[in-house]
Amino acid sequence: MSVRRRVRLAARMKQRSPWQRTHTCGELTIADKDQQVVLNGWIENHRHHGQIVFLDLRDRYGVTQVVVDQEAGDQQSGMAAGTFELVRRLGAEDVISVRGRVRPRGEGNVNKNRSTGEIELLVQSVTVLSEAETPPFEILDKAEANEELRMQYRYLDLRRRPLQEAMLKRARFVTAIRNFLQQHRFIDIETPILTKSTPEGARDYLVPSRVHGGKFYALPQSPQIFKQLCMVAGLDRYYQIARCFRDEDLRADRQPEFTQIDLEMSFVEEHDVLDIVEAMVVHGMRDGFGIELPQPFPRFDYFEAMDKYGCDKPDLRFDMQLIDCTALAATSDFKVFAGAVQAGGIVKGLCASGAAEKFSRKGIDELTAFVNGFGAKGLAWAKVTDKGLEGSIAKFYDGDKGKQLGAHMAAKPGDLLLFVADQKKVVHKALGELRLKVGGLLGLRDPKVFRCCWVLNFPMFEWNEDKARWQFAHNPFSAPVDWDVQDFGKDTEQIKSRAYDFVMNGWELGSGSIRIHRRELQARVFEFLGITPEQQRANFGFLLDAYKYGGPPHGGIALGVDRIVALALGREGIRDVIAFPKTAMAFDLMAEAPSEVSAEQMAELQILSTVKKPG
RNA sequence: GGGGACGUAGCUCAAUUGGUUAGAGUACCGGACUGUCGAUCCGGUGGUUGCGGGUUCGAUUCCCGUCGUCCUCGCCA
Repeated sequence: MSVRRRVRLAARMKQRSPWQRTHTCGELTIADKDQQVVLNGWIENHRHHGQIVFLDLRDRYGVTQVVVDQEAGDQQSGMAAGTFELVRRLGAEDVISVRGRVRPRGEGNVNKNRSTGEIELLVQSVTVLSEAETPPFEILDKAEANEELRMQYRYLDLRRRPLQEAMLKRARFVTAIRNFLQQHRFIDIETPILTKSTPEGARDYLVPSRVHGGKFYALPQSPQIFKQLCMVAGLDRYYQIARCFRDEDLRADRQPEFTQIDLEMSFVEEHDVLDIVEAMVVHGMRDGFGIELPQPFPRFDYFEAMDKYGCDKPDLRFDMQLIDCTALAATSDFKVFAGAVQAGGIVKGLCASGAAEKFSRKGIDELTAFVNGFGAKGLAWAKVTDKGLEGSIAKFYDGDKGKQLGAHMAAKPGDLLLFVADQKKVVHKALGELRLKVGGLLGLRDPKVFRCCWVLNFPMFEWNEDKARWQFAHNPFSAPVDWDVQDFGKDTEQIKSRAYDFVMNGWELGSGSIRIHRRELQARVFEFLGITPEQQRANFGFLLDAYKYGGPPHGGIALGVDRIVALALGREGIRDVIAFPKTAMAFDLMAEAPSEVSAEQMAELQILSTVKKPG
């Protein structure tokens, strides 16, 4: 035993009660042979063999086999009287303290699947710290119980190794991010949780005010305005691991409360933010998860991403870009192609390399049904062979025409070509989704591979069909690319904002922008969107006021922690990486929240419920 | 708000066109067993088929409603 180890052990022994552990269940090895130790933990499994009993003792650090051997125990380690009878009664999830001697396992008894597999603890005495009822589901590495039950007993689900791993790695990731930002002069600043409701964006969670009867705080959808005010304050570089709240319908990748890495910087342009965030993400992924990201992250203009990938969050784990065939199609004998072009539409195609054999006629029918779901009226296809094209469009593309099309698509024999002809929006949506679908079917979306990119210069506004008006595409504070734009009503859809998204493997993980920092421009943007000066004053007055007193140019970003962790760990949804998640109905099955409150509490807050109670 | 899937023993699932006493694995309880490690072998307990209503001689099965979970579209500046 090394001196350092001896000193550490001595320190451990000094202050502890007799039942307290000297070691964890994950650290004892052959090097600890013959030591007297105490372990604390949960009984994961027990195997009775008449005169010998094996217990697997688990804690967060690992599992150690404990042996209760009546004969050997008496002779070799002086097992306390009654221990064997006590151990016989123990069961799964009982919490115990075990004192014993570390013993190498016999020849052929080594368990190679565990770090502690070369040794076992020969018991001298056992203390029951807490007895456990039979749990509602077994604590196994593999989740066999359904999610409803797991969420109801979340503290048991969290005993499982995959969940503990997620919590641990999430914490490591966040710590790495904090360290990085601290080193780069960012200041961790807390912003209010009780704040002000704003009309735009998601629905707010509201909190009634007792002191101000009839008035409500809102929980923040993000710290957006406060972080910008930090810039006005001259704090220069802000960050926060911030909880955000949005009262919208949920999905596998959405929770009513979620966590963002929120940051903002003064006197910066896009590349300053992108460069530092890129370095931060690389650092966090490396230190948190041991994942090395290829750099630099490609940077796409929004329209370039749409043209090449059909969406604004391209999955770059595979290429298979959308290829524009409009010019070729315009003169085609194939009426679907020529007709689409005449109607002002476009024709684009995918070349699925080597996929011709992998898709039968039926398989292609399924792809056709798939694109139908996104508004495409059909899917034109062809398999490339040595002799030319085969498939639905082959007869229109025989001989030289076929060669020309094949060359345009950079196709080689064995490839599968897929085309959609329609209005641009439909083509991009359908082919963009088809690209992901086919990429997935061809095994090109490896969950262990990570590819990031940036998408820049999003449109500033988008048309809302339902409300028949323009609305913010990103957020109301994003600056236009052209500072001097005078009339937002002219060529509105062409106006670009200085907004950018961070994308990994087809997931939007972060979103930010260079902000408007001048009152006049901000007011004009609000005005264009039909927000009256009165509404501006009521909702954003303090921000507009702040700009009166010298707002620096600034920009920032917010990254979704839950999504990054879920992606890095290859989990299906973010519930798996949140300690205490809510259901798709925003209900906490464990705490049973939300819940009714007493009439007295309601009265004190001066609120009434309009819900009709049964009976 | 719309669409879809699911709900049977503590857990995971099965149960023929609607037909006898609703089964299996696992967990749990009891027994055997000194080298297991998802121990094994023998035996046993365990069910308001989510809840309410309907159709039927008869409903786990069909119909309506309701509750819950998941997925998805809308929504999420």
